[in-house]
Parts: sequence; structure tokens; C-alpha cells
Amino acid sequence: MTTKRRILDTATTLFNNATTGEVSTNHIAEAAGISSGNLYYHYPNKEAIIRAILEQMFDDFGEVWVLPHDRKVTLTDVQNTMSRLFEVLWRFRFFYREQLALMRRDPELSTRHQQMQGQRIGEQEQFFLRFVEDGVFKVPEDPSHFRAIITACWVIANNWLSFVETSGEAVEPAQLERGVNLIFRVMEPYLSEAALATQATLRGERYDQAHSNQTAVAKQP
Amino acid sequence: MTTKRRILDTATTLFNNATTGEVSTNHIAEAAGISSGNLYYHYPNKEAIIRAILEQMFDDFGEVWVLPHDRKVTLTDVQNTMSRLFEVLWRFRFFYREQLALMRRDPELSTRHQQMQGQRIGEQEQFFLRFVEDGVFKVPEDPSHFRAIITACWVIANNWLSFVETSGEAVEPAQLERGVNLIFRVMEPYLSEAALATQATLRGERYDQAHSNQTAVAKQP
DNA sequence: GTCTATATCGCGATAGAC
DNA sequence: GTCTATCGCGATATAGAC
Repeated sequence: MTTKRRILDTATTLFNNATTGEVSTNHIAEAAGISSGNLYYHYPNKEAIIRAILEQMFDDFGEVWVLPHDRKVTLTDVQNTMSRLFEVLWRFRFFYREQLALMRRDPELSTRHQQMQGQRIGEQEQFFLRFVEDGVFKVPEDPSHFRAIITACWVIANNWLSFVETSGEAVEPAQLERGVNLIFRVMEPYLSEAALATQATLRGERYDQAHSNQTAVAKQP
Repeated sequence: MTTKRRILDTATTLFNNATTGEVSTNHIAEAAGISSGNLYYHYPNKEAIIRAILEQMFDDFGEVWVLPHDRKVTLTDVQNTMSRLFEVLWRFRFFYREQLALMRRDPELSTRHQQMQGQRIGEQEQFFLRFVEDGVFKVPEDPSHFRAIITACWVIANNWLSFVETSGEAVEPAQLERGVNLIFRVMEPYLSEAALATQATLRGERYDQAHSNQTAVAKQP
């Protein structure tokens, strides 16, 4: 692994475990096993490191919203996509903890992130439209209402891990699933009848796995 | 105004306009028109200042969830409460920008905030139950589902202003209203028929009676 | 590319006069 | 209560040898 790369990985780990303010370039260099001078040979300053990490995160997001083109998508595809999304959010959680502070300190980061976010939101809209096409979601009578729900899901997704952390709960991969479920709850009223049936089945299965000696409880209409 | 108080107000303003990391105790003292030494006479350190501000925010939250006891509550009461909530969130927005970083740096702040959040969430649940009682919300068949929606609204409320800011839009009082509307959208499927009609009237929108067996409302072309 | 050594700066915090 | 003066520290960043 190149030194440039090791710096990024080390920094990401340190940032995730502390705050960007507490992690100095000296700390990063030490943890990466190189000298401070060497670190500055590769990156002009800490902000440049953060920006480089952000680019990597952006690349990873690109792989989140992919859907199969050879078949109709189902509710399970939504679920898997959400899981992928949360996994990336988890890997770069430090960024979402301090997002606005970081953006304020570095206008360049701010601009770049706005571009990224715009693109991501666009991808997400396309994503949901595909599910409308394939009959997972009801066809929205009011597009602005539909967009509002997407925005709501967006806000929840991006802030779920932070919410867990502020509640004093340990932030573990298991919590990612709770976030996925929460988003499902918000989307539920907009699912088609067919998708709702699928969901009941899925949830029953999950329930079975969690409490294997009990029977799944299916909600009665 | 006492010096102690002026320090808090000045600090709040500075924090809102920059980040807590950029605002040093020297800056606060200077902006408050006192010496650094004097500042340290009143507060032992910057963290204590932030904690004091947080206590003030907590007090302000206490006034948000009050509801009239002499009459039934309506959808308008939800709206007004949300507006009050957003107003407080706006006044102390610096805290929500850096919440987790601040909590990590100061365990005492972290503990206190968790108490506060627990209490606030409790208040919010009571709040919504009142609206169920008074027929604004449908009686939930599944309490856990209801709680999930409340959690969703909580996450959205606390992060809406940050979302606006990260999108690069100016954060103005007008944006507060958009946040209120977004939360309404999420709650909409859980409103009673009666409340839905009220909402349509409030907004001056057409009420599509597709699922209504109540009095017809004039449709606009 | 990588190191050591060092310059510079400002922050947090305290001492002591008034 | 308020000020001035100051110390210690650690962070960012650079210079120059190898």
C-alpha cells in the first residue's frame, strides 16, 4: 500500500474514533508509522486529507444505488440498497458527525460536498422511480409529496447513526439494521399492496430468525 | 445584564456564526468587551460555557411542548408547536451542527444531554398521545409503529436545519416552515379523516375525497 | 520519499495588581 | 469583578540532510 493511501486509511480510522479536532497531523503521522514531515510531503494540510477521504466516500456511494436491469426490482432490493448505503455511512461516520463544522472550515470541501449531495439525491430519486415503475411503490398522485418523503428518508438515513450515538447507545453494525427498518416504516404507507404482502413475509422471516422458538406474528388488516 | 450572562449570549452568537473550534475563549472575551482573565473568573473553561448554554436551551425546550388543557387540540396546535420547536433549534443551531464532537470532548456534557434528550423524547410522546386522544391522529393499531414514526419525526426535526445548510441554501426563518411541512408529510398517513380535512382547508388545497366517506369538499378545476 | 530539527503561532489557563 | 502580563503547551508547517 502506498504511503499516500495509508495516510488516508489511518486518518479515517482515527477520525472515526475521536473528533477531527482532536486528531492532529502529528497523531496521524505517528499512527501511520511515518514522520510528520513525510505526511506534509504527501498532503499540504489536514483539510486536504479530509477532502481526499471525502472523494473516496463519494466513489463508494456510486456503487450503492445500482439495480439489476435484467429483472423487475422488489422490496428486497430496496432493503439491500439501504444496507449498502448504511454501510458506507458507517465507514465514514466521522464525516457525518461534524459535517457542518468541516464544511465551514473548508469552503472547498463545502463546494465539493454540495455537488456530491446534489448528485446523490438525484440518484436516489431515479432509484425510487424505478420502484414505482416496477410496482413496488404506488404511483404517487402528488409528485411533490413523493419528493418530500424521499427527502425525509434522506435526512433520516444520513443522521441515523448520529442519533444512535447521541442517545448514548453503542454504535454497532447491528444498529444499521434498525435504521433500515425506520426508513421502511416511513415508506410503508406508499408501498403497493403487493409489496406490503412481501414485506409482511420478510418481516416474519426476520422475526423467526431472531426468536426461533416463537411463531411469526403477522399483522392483520 | 450580568457579565456571566453576556458571556453566554456572546458565545452563542459566535458559535452560531463559526464553529466552536474556531471560537476561542479569547475571541469570546473580546467580543463580549471583557478581558480573557475576567472570562475565566466567571467560567473555568470553554466547556463550562457550552454546558451553561445547553442548560439554557433545555429550559427553552420546556416551553415548546405545552398544550392547552381547556379545549381539544387541533392540527394547528401541532403546527404551532413544531414552529416553536424549530425556533429553539434555530437559536442554538451551533449545538446541533457539532453535537457529537462536543459530546465526545466533554463527557459531562454528554451525560447531561442524554438526560435531556430522554426527557424531550418523553415529552414528545406524551404530546402525540394527546393528539390521538383528541382525534387528530388515528388510534395506532401497532404502538411500535407509532413510536417509529415519532422517532422519524424527531430525527428530521433535529437535523432539518443542518440539511438545509449542507445543501448550500441560506438558512433563514422561511426554511423553518419547510421543515414543519416535511414533518407533516411524514405524519399525514396517520392523521384522522377529520384532521386531514382541516389540513386541506388550512393549506387551501383541494381535498381529494378518494378515500373519504364524509362531506364532499368543493373541487377546483 | 523519508527523516530530524525547528520556527511560528495562538490557545487555554493562571498570577497578581487594582 | 476586572484588568494586564505571562507561562506552557501542542498544533501546523517548513528547511534541509540523506
